[in-house]
Amino acid sequence: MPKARPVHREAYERKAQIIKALAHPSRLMIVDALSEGEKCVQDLTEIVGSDMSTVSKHLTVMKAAGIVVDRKQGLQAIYRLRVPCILKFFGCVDAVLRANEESWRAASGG
Amino acid sequence: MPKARPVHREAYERKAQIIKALAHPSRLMIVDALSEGEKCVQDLTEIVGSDMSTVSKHLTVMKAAGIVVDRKQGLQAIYRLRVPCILKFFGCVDAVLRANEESWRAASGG
DNA sequence: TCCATGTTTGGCTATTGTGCCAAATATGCC
DNA sequence: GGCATATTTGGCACAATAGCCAAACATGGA
Repeated sequence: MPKARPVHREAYERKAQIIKALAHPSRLMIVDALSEGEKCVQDLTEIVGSDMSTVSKHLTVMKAAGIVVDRKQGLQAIYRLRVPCILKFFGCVDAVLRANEESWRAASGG
Repeated sequence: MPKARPVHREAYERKAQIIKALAHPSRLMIVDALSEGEKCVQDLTEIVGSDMSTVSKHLTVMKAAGIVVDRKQGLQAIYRLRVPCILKFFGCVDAVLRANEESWRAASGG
């Protein structure tokens, strides 16, 4: 008899989709910038430092994942974070980074 | 004077690296399984349902990112989560999923 | 309507990630 | 040492992603 654990594969796919939408340095920059408040694509383009079309595509990905939403104001598309808890990701990621540094120190130091 | 925002590009790269290591359905399954306690590669292989070599590579990626650690016990490599807060990711991801469903309902229903 | 501005989309190339098989490595037992 | 078991690594085929440029689209103003 196989494992009783149900294979929520679809559920995991959807979750992975969301996490994937965050798994890029430029997109993290964008989230970070948006944590201060909503911004238009131009602002984000300056911050990220890539082509505007590239930034727009990043935003499309994040929007599809449900991480950001946009509204139109005149010519501009203004983006904002959709779910506040996204910011908690950073805290945990930092914790991992700190742990990594410690391990590295421990490994090289003693 | 340019924007005061420093370009912590390297920092973002490192963070993205960690998030990327989670951004895959099989790896999420693994994290989920490990949240119950440490497991060897065989167990995880059964749970994930891929080739053992594939699972091993996933584990290598997560280990390099600092998400899991392994210890050797006889022939087995036993993996466990390294930083507890990883599990909070799921809570937020679920929140995004719920918000997505609501939006979808709102968009189609009214 | 024509033009300027802001954003998105198309298309292409280069890079990276994934998954399987087969082979190599590591450990324990006889 | 030789064999069985558990895991990792190499290598290749395939898919997915990222980035740029150019072109299309949308909006507002003259």
